[in-house]
Amino acid sequence: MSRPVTSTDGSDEAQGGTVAGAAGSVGAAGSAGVAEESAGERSGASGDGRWPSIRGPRTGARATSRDVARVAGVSQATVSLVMGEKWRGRVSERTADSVRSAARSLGYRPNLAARNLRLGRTRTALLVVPALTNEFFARVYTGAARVAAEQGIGVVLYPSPEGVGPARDPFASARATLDGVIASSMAAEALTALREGGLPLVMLDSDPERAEAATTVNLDLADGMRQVAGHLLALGHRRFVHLAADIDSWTFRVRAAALAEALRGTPGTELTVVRAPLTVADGLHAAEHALTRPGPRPTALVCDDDVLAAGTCKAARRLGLRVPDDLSVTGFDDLSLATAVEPELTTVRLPAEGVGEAGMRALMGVLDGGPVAPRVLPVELVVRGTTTVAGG
Amino acid sequence: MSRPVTSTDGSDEAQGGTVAGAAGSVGAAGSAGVAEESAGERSGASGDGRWPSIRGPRTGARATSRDVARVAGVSQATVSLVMGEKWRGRVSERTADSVRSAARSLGYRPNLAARNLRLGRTRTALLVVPALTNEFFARVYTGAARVAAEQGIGVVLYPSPEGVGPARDPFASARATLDGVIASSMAAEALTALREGGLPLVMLDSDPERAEAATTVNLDLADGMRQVAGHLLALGHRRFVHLAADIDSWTFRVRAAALAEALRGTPGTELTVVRAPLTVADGLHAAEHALTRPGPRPTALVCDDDVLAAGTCKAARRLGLRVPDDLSVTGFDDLSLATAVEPELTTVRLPAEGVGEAGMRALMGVLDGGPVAPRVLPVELVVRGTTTVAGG
DNA sequence: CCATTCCGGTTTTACGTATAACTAGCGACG
DNA sequence: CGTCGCTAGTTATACGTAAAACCGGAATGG
Repeated sequence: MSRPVTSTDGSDEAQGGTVAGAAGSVGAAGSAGVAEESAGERSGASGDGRWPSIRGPRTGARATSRDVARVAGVSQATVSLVMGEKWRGRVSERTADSVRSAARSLGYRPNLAARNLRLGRTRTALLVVPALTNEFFARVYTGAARVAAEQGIGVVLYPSPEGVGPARDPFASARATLDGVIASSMAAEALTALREGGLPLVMLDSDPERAEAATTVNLDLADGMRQVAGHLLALGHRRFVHLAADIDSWTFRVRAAALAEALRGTPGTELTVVRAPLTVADGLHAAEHALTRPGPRPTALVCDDDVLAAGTCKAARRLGLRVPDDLSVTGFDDLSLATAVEPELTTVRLPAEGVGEAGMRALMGVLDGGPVAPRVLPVELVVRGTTTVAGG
Repeated sequence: MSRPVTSTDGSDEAQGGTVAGAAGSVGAAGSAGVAEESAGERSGASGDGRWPSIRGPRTGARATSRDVARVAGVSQATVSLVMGEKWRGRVSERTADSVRSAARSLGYRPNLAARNLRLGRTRTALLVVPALTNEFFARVYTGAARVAAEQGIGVVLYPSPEGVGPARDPFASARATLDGVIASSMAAEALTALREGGLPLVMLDSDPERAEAATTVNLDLADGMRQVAGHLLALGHRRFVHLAADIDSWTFRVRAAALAEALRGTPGTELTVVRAPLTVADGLHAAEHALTRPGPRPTALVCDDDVLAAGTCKAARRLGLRVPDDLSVTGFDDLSLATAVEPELTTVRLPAEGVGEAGMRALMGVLDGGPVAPRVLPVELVVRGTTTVAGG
């Protein structure tokens, strides 16, 4: 009832040699049974044998535009025109209505694979990030997806599936034909494959020197770190530790360089660099180590991200140090974590969703014919409760 | 070098207008130049007019299996066999090698839209979640993507793009033909559309009564809440507040019901329910309200998730209450936040990645012919630093 | 010595869609 | 009155791939 015309029916008619058999859709069973032995044989050997109708993982059980056409009594082309909203002046209001109601009654949804093949484009972009469990990238995705949705573009993800194997192909994993790619420079493993992919590419937070042909969207991380340094210097701090991410990426190299450079301007400053993976526990251990080494204790601990800063605060408390009175701590990113801990973190707010949005807009610009000017988004120091004057 | 087969050549000429780039790269420039005025005309009117070659968002500029075939001196079918790894005993080792090297030199990548159309399936699943910025769902995705990757399946996301409009079509937004869907019951807006989609559907954390035909993967949330209640009752707590999520979803209803039920077994217990959206700030305010109302102060505050618990801890500190000595607090989920705050949260650990993994496996089972038995994953109370004996 | 099987391919076809090219009917206009 | 233009469609075709059907020749078997 609800699924009147099946593709089997249609193909049988086609086998018969005539398209006129449309009328037979009601009682075609008899004619199909009589119609060539060969046809029956084929469907028996291939169709049923390989994909029993119940188990069939085939998406193909759905109604096609041809089914809709038959029900509405028009040609497939007309269905396509109506569904594509391109029928103004080409199809009468009445016909369009009947097509739409036929489509609705059949539960018709256009086959996107066919559409993509026909159009040679998919309005789909790939976003390549290191891991979605990092809130920063989850927010980048959110921003990108929002802009994309406004433009009828889809976003698929390639987060290196941690532990699946080293060099999986980001394109193959996307399982969809793509129009373009937005990639974080932190997704290092996938980068070379992406460059060779031959698709329009937008790089997020990547070294401008090495971006080559790709359009770039960057955060002004150096400025962020300069703001941190300025803030702490103004509070009188002189002995610094930089708790740096243990990741070899431009994103973090630029932080380190900017901090060192900013402190160099003030005489009498000391800077020790300690590295740790980006987890609370690792940050805690690294901070503990930095705070218990011999010599005068540092008064300011600058962290590469909020997670490390949270770990640092825990370490301080364990050592009996009060934050911020005995030790000032700064984070980076302004994740939701920054205001979940107590005291709330002084940190650098990165417009994560803005990065996603800008990245997607840049990609659309490239798709529309670029070139697109590189963008650098401003960042902002947010002073909260983990910093105060030195030696308070 | 040589131009052997005339028929092949002919078809090339016919397509010369559109594929000119690829043909030129091989070296057929001469023939392409001669190729029919008509072909040139067509590409001028349609191809160039609509998609100037430079601006072209067309994915189609890539080499096709036919291009590879021409370079390797074989038929397109042979290329397809070799690339599909189905050539054992059908193609000689030597020929397969030459096909592979031709493919490599042309940078050939199969067009997935065409493949999906041909096969009628895409090996792509849609994961529908409320928001990736919730770490729980980011981890669900991670688990699902890992299992999927092992099986050569892709995962695309439909996180309700917050603020894009109410009733967007999750299928259309996926921008890809799908084989199946995994949906969180919290993605309420999309649910009816998903049920009507006619695709294999796996529901995560949904009311078993209303799951209908869908396969379900659930967490034993009721048991989790019973463990919380048992833990707190054993510590001597009698005056409880349930800080509940302000979301009408089975996931939270079952928590509330289980807590109330568990306390009912012990005489002399009190339970007040307060609702709040799932943010630290909202949790803080709600907790503050609950802790300052007239009457004897509650000694245990049970939260629907870790974010609310973090907010509660902040509220307690603001009110001069020590956690856990004056107030025991429990969370739910065991997000990374749970161990980032101080003291670390006593909470219920949910196997978030396990949910994603089980969901994907269930979907694969359905795709392979199901039915698949519903699964209920166990959860585990993790006692940390926010709970202690009442009236300590 | 002919029938059969196997090897190593080729030819052909279908997947479902979008759209260029064409057409039949009809009113209007020079 | 022929022709033009407009309306409301239809017919035909190509997108790139996978795989079924086919096929020539060599090896094998009775």
